[in-house]
Amino acid sequence: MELKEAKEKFIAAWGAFGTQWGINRTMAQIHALLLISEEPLSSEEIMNQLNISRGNVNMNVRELLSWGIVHKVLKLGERKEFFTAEKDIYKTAIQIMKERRKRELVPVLDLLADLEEVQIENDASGHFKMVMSEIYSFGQNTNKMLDKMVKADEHWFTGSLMKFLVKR
Amino acid sequence: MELKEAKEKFIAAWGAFGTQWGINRTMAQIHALLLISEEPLSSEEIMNQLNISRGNVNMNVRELLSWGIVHKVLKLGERKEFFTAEKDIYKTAIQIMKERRKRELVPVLDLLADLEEVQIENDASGHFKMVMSEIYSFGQNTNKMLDKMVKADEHWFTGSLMKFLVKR
DNA sequence: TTAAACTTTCAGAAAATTTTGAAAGTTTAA
DNA sequence: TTAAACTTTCAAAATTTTCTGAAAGTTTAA
Repeated sequence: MELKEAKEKFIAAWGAFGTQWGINRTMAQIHALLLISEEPLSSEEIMNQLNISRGNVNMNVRELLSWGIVHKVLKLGERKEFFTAEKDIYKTAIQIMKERRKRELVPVLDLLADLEEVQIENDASGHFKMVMSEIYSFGQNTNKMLDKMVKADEHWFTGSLMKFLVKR
Repeated sequence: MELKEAKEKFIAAWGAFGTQWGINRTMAQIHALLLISEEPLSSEEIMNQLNISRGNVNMNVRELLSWGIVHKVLKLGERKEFFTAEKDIYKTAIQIMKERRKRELVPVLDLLADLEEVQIENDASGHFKMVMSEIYSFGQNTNKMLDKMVKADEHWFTGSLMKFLVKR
């Protein structure tokens, strides 16, 4: 396989997977492109390589920055901003966990805490409370687990946690 | 808070979260409704409670069945099919992990295995191969980890794994 | 059989999301 | 200053996803 062909395959596939993972195609493609680009790229270069508009690049790069998996790079003597993806895949994974925890898990826990205040009126509300409290306690455990993972040193994944999980 | 109000809040919220989790609103709402319904519900009842069409119910219930987190229930002496959600939230979580592993992780690993076959032509392809192999090895580790989780007894989450993750 | 009860399908409509590109805004060099 | 280089915004257009509901298909009881 040629390098160019392989790169194109990777970008296309990462984009398609992205939509399954709940992020949009272009955002995933930009991420893929930056991952395989050794040097940081400018908006212009991203536009050209992926054949997308300036606005689209701007919007999705900002989103990737907000996820903390793409960084802004300033080159000496250049006006333009350049962008590069975090190349350490473990750091990237941790960063994504962190963000998803914040954006998705925490709001669910807040909701469940609220809903547990429902009055027990009859058997039906007994069932409801039980479901809420099961989900809540599961969510709290997951939350704690993610917290440990995120706070652990950056090589937790290859360290004792990974050994515990994989080797036993 | 009234039970009815709390139920509506839960269904609405679960639906909204669902879209963030990468599944569609209605599918998540049906799941929420079935979770808090003590008795299995028919398509008719789901239609009425969520104000959605017959086709929509059929499609999304089938999807939930294919995820293995909703089950078909036949009542003696009834023609209709009824549906109920898996109430054990740990089982549900494991089932979702299993499916996501199959649908999302395995295809990525297959792709990466392919792409690692790219020829080393120059420094640029060296970088590409390195990124591919890092992602591949991360994916394999994740895969093994999920495999252990899925194969562990159904209370892994509250058992030694959870203790290891949370208590240390 | 047959017809009522129920489930599935799917083309078109509706809704939601994503993308474009031109205009407005900002920064910097001279 | 100012004007070129660059970034951001956002309304409208394009695309994708989801939903509807009527028609077709299937199952069951009698």
